[in-house]
Amino acid sequence: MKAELERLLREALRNLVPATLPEPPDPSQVVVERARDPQHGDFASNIAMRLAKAARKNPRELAQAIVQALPASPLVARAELAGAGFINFRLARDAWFAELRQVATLGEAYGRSTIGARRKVMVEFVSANPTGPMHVGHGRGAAYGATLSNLLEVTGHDVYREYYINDAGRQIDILAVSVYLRYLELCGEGVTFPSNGYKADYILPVARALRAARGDSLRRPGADVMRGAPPDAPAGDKDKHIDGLIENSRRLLGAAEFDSIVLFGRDAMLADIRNDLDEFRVTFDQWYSERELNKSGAVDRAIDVLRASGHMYTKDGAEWFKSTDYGDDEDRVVVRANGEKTYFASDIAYHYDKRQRGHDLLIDVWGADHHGYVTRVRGALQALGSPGDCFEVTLMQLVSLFRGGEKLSMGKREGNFVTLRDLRNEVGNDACRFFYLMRSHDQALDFDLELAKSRSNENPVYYVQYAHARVCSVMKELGARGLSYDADAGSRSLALLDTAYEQAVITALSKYPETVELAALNRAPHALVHYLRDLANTLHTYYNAEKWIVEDASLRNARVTLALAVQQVIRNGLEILGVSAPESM
RNA sequence: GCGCCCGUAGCUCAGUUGGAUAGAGCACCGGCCUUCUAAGCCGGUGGUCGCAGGUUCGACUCCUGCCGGGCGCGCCA
Repeated sequence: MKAELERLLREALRNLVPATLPEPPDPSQVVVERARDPQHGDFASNIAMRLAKAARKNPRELAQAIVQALPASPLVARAELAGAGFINFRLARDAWFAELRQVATLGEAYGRSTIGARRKVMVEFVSANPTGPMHVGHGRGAAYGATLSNLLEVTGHDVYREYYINDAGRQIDILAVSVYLRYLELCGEGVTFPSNGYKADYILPVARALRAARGDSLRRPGADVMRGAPPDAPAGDKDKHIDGLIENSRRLLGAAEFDSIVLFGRDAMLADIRNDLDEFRVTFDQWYSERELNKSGAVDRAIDVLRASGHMYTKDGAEWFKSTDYGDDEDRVVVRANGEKTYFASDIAYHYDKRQRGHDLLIDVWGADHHGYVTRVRGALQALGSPGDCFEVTLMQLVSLFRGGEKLSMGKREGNFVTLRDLRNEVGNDACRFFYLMRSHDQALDFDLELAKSRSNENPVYYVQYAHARVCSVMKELGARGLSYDADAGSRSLALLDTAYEQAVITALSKYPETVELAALNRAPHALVHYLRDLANTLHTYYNAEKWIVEDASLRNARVTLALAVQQVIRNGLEILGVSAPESM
């Protein structure tokens, strides 16, 4: 509806050139919006006010000219000038019924569009380090990324979902050494555990599995592993201590054996993460390994390109990328003085690689604490020949859990951090996804466990699901009473839907395509959540106000058609959110 | 100190990219079940949109400066 009105407006504006307007305006300027106040009709446009200055006309005069230039359309019952220069549209009654028929005809395709023009978009999200289970913060990124991907897909983008596995570098070595020390303990070796190793419960089963797989073949004297490592904190430097342990382990076992432990640990963590995400209905087209990226030589190649194009220089023995050329506060080290590449080097190569794989738009979903990296990664992409706007980052603000008004502290150190799995088990997948998506991504999220769990009318998840179930229930009742529903007859008798309640429902329905479009463009899944809540409200209101199962077959068919359309749209919306649409509750 | 995010009803948050009289949920008060699920509906109370300037026909929205809260600012990953 909106798109059709905008098309009409553009045509009217073209008709006014050159007599009234010097040239047709940028099509993106020509928009209609839903009128907030019913007194103002159904849709409104402010185009006359926006063009008034350039046209050297007063807004009301221009609006009047536009109204007169509007081509006739069965969609529009009336278009009129209002206020300071608004053009208000009131739609023909049949236009609403036509939209309602669209829902019935298109079914699950209702709300899909082609505005994405098959543009290739890669959404990279979660990408949690494979060094432990996912926590509630990762969960928010997972729900967001999965839903954004769905939104982009239904709006006609060619979406590719990817998880970047940070399985190179020190962190994964620390995981390996943590597993190895536990393994040695199981073998009966005396070792003391480093204070900044991973000592949470999840390491032990991995160590057991390693022992089951390899027996005692990796056993080396604990004293040898510990020997020579600089003292642990607080007396010494705990980073140096654990680095010493990594070094010793690698030397005693040989690089190949040590790597096998790294991979063993990584795969165990990844299996857990993957299982967690599967259960959360979050899937990926690819799990992309940083380790493989390094091995392939892609990192060196990317750095070479930067060197060749003069974007790198050497200072203090290290090699720097001139990110200040692209708006960064300072230049960034890519190759350290000791010859090792930084994490940023991998990031450069990884994003370069995404582009080379043919993705037009790269959307990364990151934790807000990484915001400082956006500029340098974009800068690197630009230095490597990509436009700056091919790279977008959505920063997810913090998640805090509340239980009975009390904020839960979630320090890993205190050992009481809540995993995503714990959260899902406690509140359920549906409530979990819904709550994660209720708030804008740039708003810190207070996640109320009691509310998410409650099976009461306070809980917004059930409110929407109930609307869906309610329609199912009516259909069952219809059958129980031996009454039939005729979809074709219903479609022909829609004109009987003439109450204010019915108009409100149809209006709400018709907003679905716009909502999906806007949610996708603004990377704002929460807009869809709010919409579904509103739609559910109009349905519940209608249900309480009027009987759907009535004697008159024509009216009954019309009303049930309307109810089924709402059910369809709720199902479509919940599908995008990754929330189930239950038949009964 | 610098950068990013946030500040809207008692609480948690929306606000259609600058539009017409600022909205919803929860909480609180009052109504609606012999009826297709009351996990529902209706009504009411509640606002100096952090503060001060600026931009213009028009500002919660854009700009500048403050105030308050959060997060970041490694040759770590």
